[in-house]
Amino acid sequence: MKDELPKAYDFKSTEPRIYEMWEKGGYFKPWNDPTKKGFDPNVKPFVISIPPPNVTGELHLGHAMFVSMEDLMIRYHRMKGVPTLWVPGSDHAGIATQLMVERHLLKTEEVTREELGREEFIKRTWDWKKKYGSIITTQIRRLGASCDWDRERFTLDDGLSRAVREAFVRLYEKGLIYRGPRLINWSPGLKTAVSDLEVEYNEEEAALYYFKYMLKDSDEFIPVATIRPETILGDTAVAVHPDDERYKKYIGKTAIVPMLGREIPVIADDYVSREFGTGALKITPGHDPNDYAIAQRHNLPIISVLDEAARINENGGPYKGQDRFEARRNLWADMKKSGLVIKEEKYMTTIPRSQRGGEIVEPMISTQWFVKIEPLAKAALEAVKDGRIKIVPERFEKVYYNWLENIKDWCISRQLWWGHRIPVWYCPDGHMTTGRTDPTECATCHSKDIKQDEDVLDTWFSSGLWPFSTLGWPDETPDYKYFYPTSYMETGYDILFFWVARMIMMGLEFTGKAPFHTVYLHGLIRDEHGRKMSKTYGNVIDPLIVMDDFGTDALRFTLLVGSTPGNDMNLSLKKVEANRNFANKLWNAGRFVINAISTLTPPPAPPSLEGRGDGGEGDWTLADHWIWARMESLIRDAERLFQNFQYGEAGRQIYEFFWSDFADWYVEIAKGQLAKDETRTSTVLNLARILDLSLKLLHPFTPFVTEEIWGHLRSAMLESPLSDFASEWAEALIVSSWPEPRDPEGWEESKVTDFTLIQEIVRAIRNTRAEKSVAPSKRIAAILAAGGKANLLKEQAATMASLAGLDPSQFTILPSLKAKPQDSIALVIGPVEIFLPLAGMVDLADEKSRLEKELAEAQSHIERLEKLLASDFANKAPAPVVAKEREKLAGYKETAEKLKAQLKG
RNA sequence: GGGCGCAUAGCUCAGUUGGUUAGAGCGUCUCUCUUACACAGAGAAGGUCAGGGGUUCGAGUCCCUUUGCGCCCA
Repeated sequence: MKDELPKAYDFKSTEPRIYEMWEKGGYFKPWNDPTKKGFDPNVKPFVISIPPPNVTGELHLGHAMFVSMEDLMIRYHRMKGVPTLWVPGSDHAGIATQLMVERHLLKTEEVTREELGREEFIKRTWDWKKKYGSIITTQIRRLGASCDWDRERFTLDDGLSRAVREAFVRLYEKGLIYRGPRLINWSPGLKTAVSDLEVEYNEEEAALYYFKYMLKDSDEFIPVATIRPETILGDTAVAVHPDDERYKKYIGKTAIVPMLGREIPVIADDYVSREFGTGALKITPGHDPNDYAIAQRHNLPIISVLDEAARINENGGPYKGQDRFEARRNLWADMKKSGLVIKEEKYMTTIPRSQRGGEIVEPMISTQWFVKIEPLAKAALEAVKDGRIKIVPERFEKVYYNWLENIKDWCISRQLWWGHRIPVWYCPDGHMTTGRTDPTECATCHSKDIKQDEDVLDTWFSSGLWPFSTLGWPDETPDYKYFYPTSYMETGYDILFFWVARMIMMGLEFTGKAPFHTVYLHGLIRDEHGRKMSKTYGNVIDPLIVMDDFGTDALRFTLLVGSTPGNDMNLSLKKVEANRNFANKLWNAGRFVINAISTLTPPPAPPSLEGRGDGGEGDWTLADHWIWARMESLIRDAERLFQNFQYGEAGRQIYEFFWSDFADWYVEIAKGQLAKDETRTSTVLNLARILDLSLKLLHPFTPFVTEEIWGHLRSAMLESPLSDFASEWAEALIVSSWPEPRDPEGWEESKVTDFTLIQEIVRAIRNTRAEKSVAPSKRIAAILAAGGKANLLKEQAATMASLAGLDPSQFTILPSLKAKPQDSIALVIGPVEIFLPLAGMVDLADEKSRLEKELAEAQSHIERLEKLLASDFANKAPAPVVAKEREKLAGYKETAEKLKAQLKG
């Protein structure tokens, strides 16, 4: 045998070479392309738009997950012959990128963005993007992503910026965008507003401060408790429950704000909980959403006491200029001195923190831009309810409904520089002008003195347009017309609201169509014990290192097979290692088959392709039939599982088939078949065809190793006497055809049953050998009393002998035996009795107790099955199920009979 | 407070129209460098499928409930 391929699969040299071959070959592009000649608009394409990663980010396991999953979906559809497009791109990620560049500038040039000025800063950020923006896409390529890179987009490129402009103007003109002062979440560190979604609430230990709200011209007071004493400075009322006997008498009176002396009313409101704290509530409408709502009901003034850095402003009197926490301490100390403090106690409460950076977010009154979300949300709700969009797994539909039904207007303005600047201009009179092109004068008063709004839009505003803006919208481009709406939206469930819901809302609003028909949500990746990966824990797994150590295929297979839709997965390097071993197994099985092909000399007669289904004629052996029955059944299962998004289960079954059925059994038996002239050619062909189909099924999971082996397989076939069988093969696996499922032809079941008997006999003998410590190299004798299976077993004698280590010259198969062979170990497999004359190793007492144990087990099964078959089961269960149980019973009875006979001696 | 998920072998997890002897990988223990593969092969040990109740001829799987853990929303 010539052996040109290395013994172990070398992913390091293979992966880059294969990726380059794919990309250069143009295989990532849809075969039916509206921008090319011969385009057929009637063929339905399969389209995914990539969840755009942060342009300045670096690859993490979340990326690895979605790339693996989407690449699997894309490769599967491509192989099915569907014109397939995967649109790649990246996101400008306003806050993250701006922070990164600011930090960099401070470190290298010791300048702040304010010192640099807006224009220069944006220029520097573009420089940064140009320099580092390709890191993430390079890393995504390394994962094997088969996206059409010629169609790559960036949320801030000209086309997408125009889409954002168009979307803003349309919403503005429709009255769905408005500007105004509202209570919003303010991030003091970043000095920008953030949306409700960008705030996280954590249960934390805080202090509850109890103090006296003195009543005007009186020694009486209302006790009040608060978490944030500094907000006392902004109080505009004290509220009590209207029915609270303790405080009823104070309603309508005037209270005095501590340290400031401002007079505020005592009001009654049902919202106040009598049980919580002291039962009385201070009302700070400028810094608390609930208080804000109460203030609206009671027409209370709103006082803002914090500036953009969360320092106390001029409304805070003597505390002006102090940081919020400093002011808290100082005010509380002063109140203590004035005898207004009652007590403070530890208290668990939810603290709102910024999703980015983790600082405490302050509710503040601020003038911002909002999208009036209700009409959009309603349409988005409807699209899922009526089935135009399906969410996998289904339970997330409920989550989606719940969120959209309780949605609040979306704050879309951010006080940043990196992003799409809000296309609104103001004249000195405060008139607002917007438009698809930059205006030169105020649309209302025609003043030439106009200034553009300083703010930019939330990054998610542009991401919301992604599925159609990337295809050319608002223009009716050929791509847009053919590829939109897209097919699947695949992403993590953590951005269902942030992104998916917003794409659906905006897609429906701007294109009138659901942007995709299926949403597939994957889970988050945790460490091997289910902990969230974080830098502070030090349990972060870097996918790049994993790929260096074990190869891309191993990582992909682990992510794809270890996860189920919508559920988090725990990733351990042990699993990746095991899957690296699987890639190596593929490689070596492939090597074996390829060698077998290349050693083939021209056959005397052409081999038969269809040696099955015709009553066992033709030149197929039992093993050939069996592996084909298993193969066809696997193809059917894989197809069903792919259709149901059960990719993990599909992968597991293919793995199982390849390793356990093909490599462990068929290849081993094939070695014997290859040694014989009559079966050599057909065996080579079967090996090649099963390998071909296996590689195809595995390609979406482990694209590199399968492509590499398949390439060798293909050339070996084309150079062999079997070249006719490969003449129609595609030029690369990536564009080869997906195995077509077909119905069973009827012969399969009995072949599988027969083969299973052979397996059981082989296992039983191996088992006994191991138990009796027979040296693996020692060929032993065996006598089989085969009953009705004598012909089958005689046919399979050579196979059994080689797999079980039997000496063919001392291997006898008879229908029955007159007497039990002396000094031998007896095994019973249904109708078959196996005698292994292991002279000197047989202990009669041991044998007796072993046989008794087996008999007892068989009898317990008989008892159980007889009881079962005597019950209602026989009448009510489907006939095939009952028949199966009857067969089992017959088998156990036969076994029991044989065992009894053995024991008698 | 509302909703959702998870609980299966020592560890990490599969098990999707309910079919009766519950699987895998890793780990553990034996043996073997058998001409594709020691990143391997052969064999073994290991589970009252969280507890309770119900539906059914039949429940890891469906329903109710309890406990524990986790997540989302308010």
